[in-house]
Amino acid sequence: MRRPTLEAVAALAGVSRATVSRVVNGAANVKPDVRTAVMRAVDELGYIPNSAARSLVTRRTDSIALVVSEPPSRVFSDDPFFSAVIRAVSQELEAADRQVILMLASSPAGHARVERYVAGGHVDGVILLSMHGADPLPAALGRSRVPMISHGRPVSSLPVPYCDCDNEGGARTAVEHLIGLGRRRVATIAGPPDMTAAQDRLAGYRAALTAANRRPLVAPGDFTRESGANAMRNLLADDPEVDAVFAASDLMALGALGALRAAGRRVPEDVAVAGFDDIELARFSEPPLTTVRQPVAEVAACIVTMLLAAEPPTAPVILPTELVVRASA
Amino acid sequence: MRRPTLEAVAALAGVSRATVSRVVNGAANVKPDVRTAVMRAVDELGYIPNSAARSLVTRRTDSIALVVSEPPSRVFSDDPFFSAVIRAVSQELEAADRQVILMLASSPAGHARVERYVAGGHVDGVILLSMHGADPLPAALGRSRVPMISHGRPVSSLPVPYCDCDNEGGARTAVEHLIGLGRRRVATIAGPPDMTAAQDRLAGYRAALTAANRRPLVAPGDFTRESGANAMRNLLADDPEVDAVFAASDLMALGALGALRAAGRRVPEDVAVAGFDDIELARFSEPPLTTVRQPVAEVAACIVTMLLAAEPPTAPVILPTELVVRASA
DNA sequence: CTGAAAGCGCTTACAG
DNA sequence: CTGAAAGCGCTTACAG
Repeated sequence: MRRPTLEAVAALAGVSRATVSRVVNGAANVKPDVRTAVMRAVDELGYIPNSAARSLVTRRTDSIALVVSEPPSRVFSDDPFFSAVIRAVSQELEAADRQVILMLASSPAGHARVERYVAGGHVDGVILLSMHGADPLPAALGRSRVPMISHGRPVSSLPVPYCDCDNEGGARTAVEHLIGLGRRRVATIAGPPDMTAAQDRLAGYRAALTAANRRPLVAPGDFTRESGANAMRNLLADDPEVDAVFAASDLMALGALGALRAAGRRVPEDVAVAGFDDIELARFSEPPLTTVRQPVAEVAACIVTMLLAAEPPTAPVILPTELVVRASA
Repeated sequence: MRRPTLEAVAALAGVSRATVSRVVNGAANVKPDVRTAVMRAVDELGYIPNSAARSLVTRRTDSIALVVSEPPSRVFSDDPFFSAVIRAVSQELEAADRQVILMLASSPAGHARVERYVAGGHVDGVILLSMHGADPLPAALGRSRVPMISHGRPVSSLPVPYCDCDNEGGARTAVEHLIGLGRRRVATIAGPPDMTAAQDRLAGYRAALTAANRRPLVAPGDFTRESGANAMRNLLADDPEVDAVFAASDLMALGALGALRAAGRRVPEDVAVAGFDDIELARFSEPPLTTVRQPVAEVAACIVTMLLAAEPPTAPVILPTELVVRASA
């Protein structure tokens, strides 16, 4: 017993396939009684359109790929920021009646899979998330001429439209806050240098320090908690005078908090700590974390709007961040 | 400039569409020089088959839906067990050259989305993960006659084939271990009662206690860390004599560890603790956790094999677990 | 408002 | 080993 087709519905309702198609797709110009008859037939047979057939003619799939350039462990367990972004984007896409296809592409094999999938016409658009360095994905996907928006500024030489939060401005505000607290030696724990979010936040830190005529003190990290703890230990070793730290991600700030506690430094009395992201955990840390809130939902909404727009967007959109002051700084 | 079609490749190579199709699909019987000519044309045009057209005739999509009946927060951040399972299943599916479509279906709206997607013929099969109670999904999906395998024993009245680990046996072994340690008052922190994994582990606990002629002491939990901490506090309040606890998940065991520490009880000296799952964190807790290892990779492989089998499998497959003894018990 | 017909881009018996 | 032709299940101008 095969799934019923349009043909079967048409036969049962006593109309043509074209009419059934119109009713199913909600076209306006169908006589009410005909519509009713068709709907009844649809219900009776449990008819659901075959999506392959539909895609073949409409050239649409109503699916969007959300491509994350990170390994599964990081997406699924480690970083609550990813889950927040994925959740927000999914919600927007679902609201727009699109199916989300989550694809992780951290390995070359993953890249190839994504390329084939997109090139095969499985999706109407691609959202790029968490790209590192000169990710080859935009160029590869560009060939299939599928609309593509990057979540966050891409490094790509290709002009991929994107939406991002104001990483530089947010970082600068946070560092200015630390300086405004009267802190003398303000360090930063930077993110991975191959990611623009990390670059921009570092630039914001430098700008604030330069404006205040201070020497920068930078410890490298990679956005993870462990790297934050390590960096904090190094910072303390390098310069025991450190009395404030801006971590380029909350997870790193949390790591730093742990390292400071282990080193017997009080937060914020001895060392003030600020983060970036405002993940949920930031409210529950000891002490609660002062941080820069990213407008996750707004960025997600913006990206989906850009992606589904009739005209491909040209200018990037930068959304403002907000400093959330809690107990840590 | 549209994507090139079979037609274009055929014209360029000077052969028929049928021949191009054969080459592209790796059919054996094509003359080497013809094959070469076609491949060259494919390369030159950057031809990639249109998947909608292909699906329409083959009635296959080479995609499999992995449906998780949990909210995004739990899948993406909270529970490392999900990420392990998703990762393992994805790996197996990719090895079998299938695309994984991850779908979360914790709300009625999510259910409807999944149903429509599956009924629309988007996938060749469905893997059900983490179903609760009498989940309506199997019945709904059953109507589309898509092959379906459950990861873990379903409650469903429908005979959904499944693969699971030996939850009852694993739990019994763990509890026997606690009793073998000479513990007198062995409690359990149970999982959500609407999940078979929780039911079976509880049954294993009861069986071991009954065999040893002990009274059961059960505190309800829901597999999360917080619920484990709560349950442990209640257990301590209900019966201060408790000197061993079997938690039905590692996350709950970790929560119990925290609660015990807060209550000033030493582990394992005062209270021995065992968990279930063997998530990565289990090795790094203080003290490292004695737990029951689930064969995550093996279950994943089994499920994919069952799903892709020519004949729909009938009997469930139960894989053995293994007690991993560390410092906590 | 409705239907007949063409066509989306493939695969696959069927001949040869 | 290769090609001509039918057909997968839809949508959509085009007539009427």
